Amino acid sequence: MPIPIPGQAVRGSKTGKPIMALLDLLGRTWSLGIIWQLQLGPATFRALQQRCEQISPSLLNTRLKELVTLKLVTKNANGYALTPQGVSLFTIIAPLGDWSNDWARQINAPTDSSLKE
Amino acid sequence: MPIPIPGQAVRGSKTGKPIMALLDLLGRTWSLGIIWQLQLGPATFRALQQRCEQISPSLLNTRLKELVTLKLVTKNANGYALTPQGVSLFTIIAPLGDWSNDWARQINAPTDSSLKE
DNA sequence: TAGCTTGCTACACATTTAGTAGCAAGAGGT
DNA sequence: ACCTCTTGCTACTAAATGTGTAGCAAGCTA
Repeated sequence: MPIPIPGQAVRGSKTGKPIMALLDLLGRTWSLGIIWQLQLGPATFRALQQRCEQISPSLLNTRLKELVTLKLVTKNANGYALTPQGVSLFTIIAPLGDWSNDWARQINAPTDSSLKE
Repeated sequence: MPIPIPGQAVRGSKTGKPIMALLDLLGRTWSLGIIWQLQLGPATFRALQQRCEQISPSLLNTRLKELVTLKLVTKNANGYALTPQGVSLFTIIAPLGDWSNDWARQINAPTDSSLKE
């Protein structure tokens, strides 16, 4: 699976537009989840695996390599952490936390008929 | 693959937290892309297929069903469109467009050594 | 040096996505 | 009514991805 480099063709898009590379990256299983979890603080490989509810080590390693190549995550002696760019990406998606709670409420909102009961 | 309903266990997470359902949903191929494209305006099935660079109809249909079930997209006589909730989600992720351009510049940034040449 | 923990790699199996073909239903023309 | 075109989708196969378990090398610690 080629890493989606902005400026090159990626899965589903030949235009090379950075946004398409980003959407490809974020559209991969656990990409967003790893960023979300790392934002809680740096973590070692195994610690990160646990935060991600036992994601398989093979996939975790694949995702981490992608994220490191794309400069969203770095690896140092203490484990993995978001880069400044990773943090700035997280800043954008952070509101999804609150948004998802509202969304959950609306999806499970009482219907007109159930309100009558 | 079951549709990730907030409040229930989803792929990779048993907690039922809405954010995990959302990350599961957005982590599926073309989910973000479809929302991104629909924001340009409503579209018929085939028009949407073209906007998404010939995404296969089977996958498009699968994704659309998920998005409709989760109330991010609606279907009417004129085709598919974002719901108010879909629009509000888009509002959050809209900055990714500009962000991805900056990111592309940094990834392809000249290195120290190439600067010397 | 025996016994942990950590950071992975290997591999077989399961699920998801891609790609192509094509059909049923409706619109428009003749 | 009949032909033709478009639209919205379903079916099916092949390829790509993800899951899950096992386990190994390296670095502590005792």
